[in-house]
Amino acid sequence: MLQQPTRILLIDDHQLFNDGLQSLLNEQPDLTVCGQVFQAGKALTAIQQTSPNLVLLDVNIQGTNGIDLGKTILDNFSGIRVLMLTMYNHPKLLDEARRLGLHGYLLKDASTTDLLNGIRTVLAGNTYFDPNVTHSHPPANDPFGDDFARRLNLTFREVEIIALIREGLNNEQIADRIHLSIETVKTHRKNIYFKLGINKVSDLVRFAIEHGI
Amino acid sequence: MLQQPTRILLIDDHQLFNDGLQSLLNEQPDLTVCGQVFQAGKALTAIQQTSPNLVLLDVNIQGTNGIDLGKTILDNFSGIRVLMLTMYNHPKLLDEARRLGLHGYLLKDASTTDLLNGIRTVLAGNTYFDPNVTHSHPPANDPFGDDFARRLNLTFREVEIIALIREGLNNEQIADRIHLSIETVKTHRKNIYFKLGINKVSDLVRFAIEHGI
DNA sequence: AAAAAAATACCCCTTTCGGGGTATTGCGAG
DNA sequence: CTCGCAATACCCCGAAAGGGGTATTTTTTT
Repeated sequence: MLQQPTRILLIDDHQLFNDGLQSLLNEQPDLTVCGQVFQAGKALTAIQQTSPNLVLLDVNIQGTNGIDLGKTILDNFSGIRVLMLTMYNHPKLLDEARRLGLHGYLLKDASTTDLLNGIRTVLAGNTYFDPNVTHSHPPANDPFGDDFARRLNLTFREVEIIALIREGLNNEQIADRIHLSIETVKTHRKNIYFKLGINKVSDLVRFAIEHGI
Repeated sequence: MLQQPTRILLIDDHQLFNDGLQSLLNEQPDLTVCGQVFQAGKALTAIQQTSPNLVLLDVNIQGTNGIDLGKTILDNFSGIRVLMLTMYNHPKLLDEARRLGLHGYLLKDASTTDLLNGIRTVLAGNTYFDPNVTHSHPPANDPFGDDFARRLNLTFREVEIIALIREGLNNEQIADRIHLSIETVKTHRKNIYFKLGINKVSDLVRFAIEHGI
């Protein structure tokens, strides 16, 4: 009996990258790309219209972040596999993806073999989290216990401060702007760094830009 | 008489982007992709082996910079057209490419029409330098004298260092990476800040991301 | 050959960051 | 009514960054 090819929907605002993926996938007889979406807002309707089996979702799609979108997809469509695809080699994001129940996390610069391997693994009902994502924090050596839970659960204040740091303000300017003590800003900043697993401004600015904060 | 399709070699360390390009080019009956290279070091041998008519070369290939590699190709193989392809919307790089005698400079986010147009123009023996690269030379309204002239005339070393800062390296790591004294890196950084009219890392990271460096 | 620009390197000094703490208040879920 | 968490604020200290110089060597341009 002839099996229908598996339907895959691409969600990514990088046109040419999508095309590359599409041509790769189309070489596979058992896979077919049923659509491409370039804006987060159009993702849900596209899913309704194209009924994909698998959604390939870029973490850093403008508007929302891809992980939240992935979660929304999971919540609203049962049976759909969701695979994050990203340039961002960031363990915290991988963990967050896993925590929210997404089915996998792939790096864009993985080899095509690994890409296909990941996709097929996820389609088979398993999860696939790219082993090349460097886990700088093996979940051992944790003095407290709920470190993990705190990770990436940014509070409103923290997101607000991330945005200001991204704009180039220093601690003092941020303190003035939102009427806080500079010490409080420093505390927030420390917590942010901790949650994101980073340790300097440049990392934060990249993170913020890539996630549209 | 049936013409052989023109042979094109892709040099770019971004696998999937290459694939996207390849699928685009393969739709054209008169063009064929004769190979892909992902490392600068393999470029010359690949050219010998595949005898391309045109080389599409990414500026930002790891190891060397693409422009130097382009020059090397021109010096070693006569008759080959060399077209730079890059995300860097940076007039200085474009100028440098032109100065060294490369045949064109295309932006990766150009439309597919423009891409093909550029490729065909270069193949026809002309040069094609993307008109969308913003050439900002406002030599007017300069209160001082050469302040403005220095602005944004980034040298290669500077662009290189911007990229590393953007990646999150600190002065020491940069110094190690490109074998410089940390003091020299600091000097370059100061010059960069001066030229860009900024004064901190966060500004630089934003600048770099916005300009695709 | 001379001038200009790029790349290299060092000094000094101040400000800001980053990382380690601790502590208080107030609110909302259990 | 507590327990947990968010938000607030402070202390200390070492490491980097930022800003001001000057200077030498190469490379490129004129």
